[in-house]
Amino acid sequence: MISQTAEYALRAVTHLAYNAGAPQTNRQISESTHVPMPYLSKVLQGMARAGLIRSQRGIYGGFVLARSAADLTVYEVIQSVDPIARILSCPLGLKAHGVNLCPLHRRLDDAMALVEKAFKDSTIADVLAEPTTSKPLCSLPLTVASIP
Amino acid sequence: MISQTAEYALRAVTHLAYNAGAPQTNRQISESTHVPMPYLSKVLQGMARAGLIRSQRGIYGGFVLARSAADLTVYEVIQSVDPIARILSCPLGLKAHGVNLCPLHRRLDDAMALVEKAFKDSTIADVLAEPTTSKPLCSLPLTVASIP
DNA sequence: CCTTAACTGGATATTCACATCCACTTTACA
DNA sequence: TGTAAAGTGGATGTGAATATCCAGTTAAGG
Repeated sequence: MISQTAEYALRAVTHLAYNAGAPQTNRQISESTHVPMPYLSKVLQGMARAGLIRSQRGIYGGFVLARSAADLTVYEVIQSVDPIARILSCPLGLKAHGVNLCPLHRRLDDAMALVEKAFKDSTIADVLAEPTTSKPLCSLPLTVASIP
Repeated sequence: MISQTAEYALRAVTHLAYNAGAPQTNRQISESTHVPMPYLSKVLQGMARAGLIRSQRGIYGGFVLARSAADLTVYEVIQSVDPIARILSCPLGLKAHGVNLCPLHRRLDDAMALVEKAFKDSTIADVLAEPTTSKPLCSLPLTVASIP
């Protein structure tokens, strides 16, 4: 449904939103989100290039959200690392169809539109405040900001 | 969103539904759906094992739908070759969460549920009869049953 | 039976997402 | 200004999904 990479990006952003007080290092995010550190590093780089997060090199550096969690959608995070590609033209490459999708691909694209909308309507702040679950976002609250 | 394999399976089933009159060979389906023949062969085998289609060896053999198009959903076709895996427990492997998903994964799974429902509510017959597009299902109608 | 058309199953190649490694650069602070 | 902590970028490894190939089996019809 969404790629592993997108899932990792969402976990990382969620961690950053929880710990907005101080820059979070690759290591901290990795331990909190259970994402392999070297790979997480690449995912974070991608989000930094996309402008969703900011990176700071050197000691006491790390990553912070570039915008507030209330102004960042799940959709944006996913798009930044692994875009959901809508079906814009016939995948069979039939020129005759132009912009009209055949009924099969119309259905498939409709399903994608559904998902796209659901993700656009969810901000990261919404996710953190989710009222339907009493459990915290995985183990994150247990590792909230503790810079010595 | 859905795998290449699932997309191929849907194209093949759609072709079979259009040509319910006679068994369709691997070659016929491949040419009509633009799916590489050797790979299509594997996909069809999978659907045959799952009981969605029936195969007939030997001359004048081929594949036919095992059930009517009105009784076969898009969901079943996808599941037969490449199951949509719902999120049933915390992907971070935190035992503390048991069956409760954290808010992030709750959202992601909700999106999957949306798609699952859309696909369960669409039969192959529905797709063929889709009223919102004047165009035929890709090039399929141009290649309808013509057994010499 | 024999031939031809077709599916079957196993082995193999290719591609790409996922993951790792390392040398380099940047930064804070003693 | 030296050192340790941190991100950066490039090269590389790995495994699953995708794709191909071929020898074997089945069936229809002469």
